[in-house]
Amino acid sequence: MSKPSPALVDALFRLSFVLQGHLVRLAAAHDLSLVQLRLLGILRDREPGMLELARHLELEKSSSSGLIDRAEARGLVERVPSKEDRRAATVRMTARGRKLARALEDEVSRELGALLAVLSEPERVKLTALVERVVERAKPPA
Amino acid sequence: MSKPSPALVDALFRLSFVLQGHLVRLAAAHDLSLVQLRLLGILRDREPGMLELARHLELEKSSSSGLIDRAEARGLVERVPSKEDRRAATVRMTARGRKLARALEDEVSRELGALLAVLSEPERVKLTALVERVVERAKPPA
DNA sequence: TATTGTTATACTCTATAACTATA
DNA sequence: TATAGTTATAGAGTATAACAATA
Repeated sequence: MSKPSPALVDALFRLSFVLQGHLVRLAAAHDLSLVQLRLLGILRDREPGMLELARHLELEKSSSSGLIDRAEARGLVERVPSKEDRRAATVRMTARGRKLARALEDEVSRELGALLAVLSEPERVKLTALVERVVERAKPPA
Repeated sequence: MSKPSPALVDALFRLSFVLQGHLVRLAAAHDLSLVQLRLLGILRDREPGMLELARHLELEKSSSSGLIDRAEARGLVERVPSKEDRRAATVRMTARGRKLARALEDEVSRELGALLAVLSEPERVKLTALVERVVERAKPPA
C-alpha cells in the first residue's frame, strides 16, 4: 500500500490533461464536444441501445437521449427501431459519422505521433507495456 | 515522422480516460466539477488575476468570471481587489478551499496508488521518466 | 409490475458581444 | 484608445422526476 511518488502522480495527470486537451481541441475543430467524440468512438464497433450507450458514457439515459437528438440532427448517427422490442431502438453511425470518425482518428494519431517522437522505438514498446498493465488493472467496473 | 503503434495510442488514451474519470468522480463526490477541481489545483500556488486564470484554464474571461462567482458563493475562493489597479482583482483560495484541495489531493493519490500497485518500484521509476519526457515535449504553448 | 425510452425542468458551463470602470 | 472585469444572452450538456408505450 505504498503511495506512488508525487512525481509519478504528477506526470500521469499532466499527461492525461495533455491528451484530453488534444482531443478537446481536435473535436472542437470539427464542432464536436468531447462526449460526442467518445460517442463516435463507441459506435465504431457497436450499435447499442440507449441504456447500453448511457452505461458506456456514464450518463443518465435522459442525457444520452438529448446527446443522440443533437448528433442525429447533425446527421452523424441514426436511431434504428428494434424489431423484437417495440419500445427499444439502437443507435448506429451514419456514413457521414463514420467518415468524420475516421478523419478524427487520423488527426489524433498524427498529433500523438509528434508528441511520442521524443521516445525511441524500444522506449515506446516499454511504455506501451507499462501503461497497458496499469489500464488493465483499471478495467471496467462492469 | 513514423506514426506510433495503435497499441500505444490506444493505451495512452485509455489511461487518460481512466485518470480523468477518477478525477471527475472524486470531484463529484465533493460536488465539484472537473474545472472547479482544476481551479483549486491552480490556486494552490498562485493568486492570479481573472485574465491569467482564464488563460490557465483555457477559458474566456467571461467564463472564469462565472466560475469564480460560483466558487466564491461556496466559500472556496475570494476576489481580492488590487491596490495598484482599481480595475483589477486577483483570485485567492480561502482556508476552506485549501482544506478541500488538500483532501482531494490525498484521495487522488490514494486511488492512483491502488492502480499503480501493479508495477514494481523500478518499473514506476521507468514509467515516471518516460512520461515526464513526453509531457515535457507538450509544454505550454505559451 | 417492470423496462425502454422521451419529455419537462433546472442548473452548470461555455462562448460572443456589449458594457462599465479605470488606465 | 486600450485593458480588466462583469453582464446579457444563448446553447450544450447534465441530472431528477414524471411520463408514455410496450413487455
